[in-house]
Amino acid sequence: MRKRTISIATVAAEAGVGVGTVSRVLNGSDQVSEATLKRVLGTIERLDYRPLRSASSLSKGRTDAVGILVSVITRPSVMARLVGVIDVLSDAGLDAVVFNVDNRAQLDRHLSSIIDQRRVDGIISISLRIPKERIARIRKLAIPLVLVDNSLPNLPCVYIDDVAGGKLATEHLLSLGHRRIGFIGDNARSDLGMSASENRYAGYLMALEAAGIGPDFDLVARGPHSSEAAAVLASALFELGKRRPTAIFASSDTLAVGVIKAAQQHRLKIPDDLAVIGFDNLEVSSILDISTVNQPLLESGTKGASKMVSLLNGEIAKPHREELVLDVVPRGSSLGIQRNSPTKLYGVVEGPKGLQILQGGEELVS
Amino acid sequence: MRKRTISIATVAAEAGVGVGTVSRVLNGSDQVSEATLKRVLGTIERLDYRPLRSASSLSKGRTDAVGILVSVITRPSVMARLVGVIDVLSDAGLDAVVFNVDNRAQLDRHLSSIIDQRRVDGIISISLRIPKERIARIRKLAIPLVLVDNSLPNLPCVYIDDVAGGKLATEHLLSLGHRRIGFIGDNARSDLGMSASENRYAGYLMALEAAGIGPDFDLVARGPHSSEAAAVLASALFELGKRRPTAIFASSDTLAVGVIKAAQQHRLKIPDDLAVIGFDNLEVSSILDISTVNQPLLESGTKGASKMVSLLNGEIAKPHREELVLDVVPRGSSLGIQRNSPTKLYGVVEGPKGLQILQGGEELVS
DNA sequence: TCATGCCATGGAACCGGTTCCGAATCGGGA
DNA sequence: TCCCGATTCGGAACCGGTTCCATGGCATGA
Repeated sequence: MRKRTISIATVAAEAGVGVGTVSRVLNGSDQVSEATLKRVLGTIERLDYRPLRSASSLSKGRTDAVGILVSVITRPSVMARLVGVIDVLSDAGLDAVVFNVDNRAQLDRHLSSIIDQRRVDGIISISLRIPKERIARIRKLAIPLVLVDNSLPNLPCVYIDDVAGGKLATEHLLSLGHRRIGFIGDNARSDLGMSASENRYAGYLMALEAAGIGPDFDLVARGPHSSEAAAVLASALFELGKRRPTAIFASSDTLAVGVIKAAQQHRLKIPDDLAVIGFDNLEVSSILDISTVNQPLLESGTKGASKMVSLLNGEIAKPHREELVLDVVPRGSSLGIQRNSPTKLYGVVEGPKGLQILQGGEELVS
Repeated sequence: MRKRTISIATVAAEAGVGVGTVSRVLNGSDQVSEATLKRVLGTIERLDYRPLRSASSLSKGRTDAVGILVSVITRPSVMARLVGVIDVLSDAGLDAVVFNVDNRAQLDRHLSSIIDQRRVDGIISISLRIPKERIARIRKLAIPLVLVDNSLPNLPCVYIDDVAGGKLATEHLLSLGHRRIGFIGDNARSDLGMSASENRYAGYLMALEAAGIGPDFDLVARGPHSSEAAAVLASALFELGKRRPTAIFASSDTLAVGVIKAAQQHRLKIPDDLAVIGFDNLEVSSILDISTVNQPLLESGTKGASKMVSLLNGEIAKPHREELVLDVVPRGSSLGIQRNSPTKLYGVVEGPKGLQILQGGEELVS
């Protein structure tokens, strides 16, 4: 027992070579002869040596980690993006350091610690707007920054057009003959720049206006991002009696679920008495047969992370700014047509202890 | 322009002190006189100097980061735990490095890279079982390891008794007079050690046996963890005709949603024709009025992370092993009693552009 | 006045890799 | 045989902090 920790020097001594050579072996340099390569690798194996991350970070000047700024992770839509980001980073050998942001002060704190201490090589912001002065600083330090579900000029980003999405949803309801269309959305989180709901609302207004319908603020309601809140707001709209909406556009599927629930409690038949469309195409909207606007959530994460990987490799992010496509997914909550049973997607077999759907089928579920 | 990066040496020179003194200032040592403290702080401020994380990691021998191993993040239950973990770590000034694990090989790869390269100071495993040989290695290297939603002897962990939970759920249905009780669960992921569903199944069998009811494997079904799959499986059970179950215990709320949906398609009235109970008490079960077994998800994360923080501070994790309590939340899907409208939780007010629930109300939603 | 001791401080050594420069070795052509 | 260039290699310097030890100054007590 000579030394506590085995370092690169230990390996070098043991293998009878210099530390430089060991380092070259570790980094796959081709400046090493076959014979010494084998010998060094053997020694590494024998000593069970692994280079220390923080040491190589220091001398290389990079951390091989990427910071991910994200808010309200619990929302399924945010989650999906996050998973996309993490998976791509992980495949590229980069650590994903997640920072959960609840308010503006926290955002600032995290940003300054991330940026100043250089604890990560790059930053991916999911849905959050980074304050201008921070962006300036990030630029000056040449730290790559990628925006997911967000867009700013001259920055690599992956985003959707929420205004267009809101229009699509509203047009869908208009095309079904609805004239009194309500809107239920989030409270704006302007401090964090999360404005998807408000943008979708803007699209809603535009679609109405294009159809020659003026805004009726009695049909508009906003609250926290939860089904419960949406149910309460929807109930309030239903109590307008004759003036109640015949259709509702909920700015997310989570809210749409609440609307559906409230409608059931008010004995409104869907879609005859009330048509509903949501946004995001979450799994819950599929199972509850809710019409929605599909956006590629996971893809926004993977594409954003891919851009980051490119940037860190010194390449240019291929499509620098990328807008993902949206499309309406009409389902029973607006059309009323019973959609096909999902049975065919799965093969149910008899197992030894009950029915069974084989795991492979899991891939069929998005 | 003298030096590219401002290091501790720059600050020392500029302030006319030694590097040691600057370091002491940075680390809040009390071995510094008031006068020099002020001077050094002033210089730091003026130069806008921040210590480099990787350099201090190297010399301190720790990274101030914690690795989080987690699988299928997209499940709301996993999500909630993860958020709890991240928030507590963040408050303690620790980075949360998230590793998403899809299969056994990936788990091994991540573990070896985490452990060998010492890229983190501690490891928190959410729901995943760490292979024995890895545990041995982790122990030998004295890397703190905390298990969340998992339990192993002699390791700090936060867990629930899934078997007892399965019993609770089944007993609830038995107490309502049901005798033909079905079970719908996940496919076991034995490779990752995610056995919650199977444990709940064991509890289900125990409760039945205690009630003098033998197992009927025709009423048991397993599939992927999705509402869609659960709907398919439930449909299959409903087609048993007279022999169909009058109640179903779904091993998670996500599956329960699928069961409810399938029941509606089969024109079964809930709970008269079919009673349903789920597990986890997710938000969706509340809005859809599904009975469930509540487990403190967020809390499991915060408690686990707190243990980690203690361990990293050299303290002993207070309750070394901690079992969280479960309780049945009876709702309409089994009792049939219309639960109170959630209206009272929220104050709806008239805003300038539509109805409004003030953001403060968000706290009322779990 | 001098010894004692504490406190503040400077700075060398160190953490464990990477990199670059100079040296050694080797092969091939003249 | 000698020279030249290419290839391989050793190791010092370096990355930017932390820590420990030696030193100097000051106050206290005898």
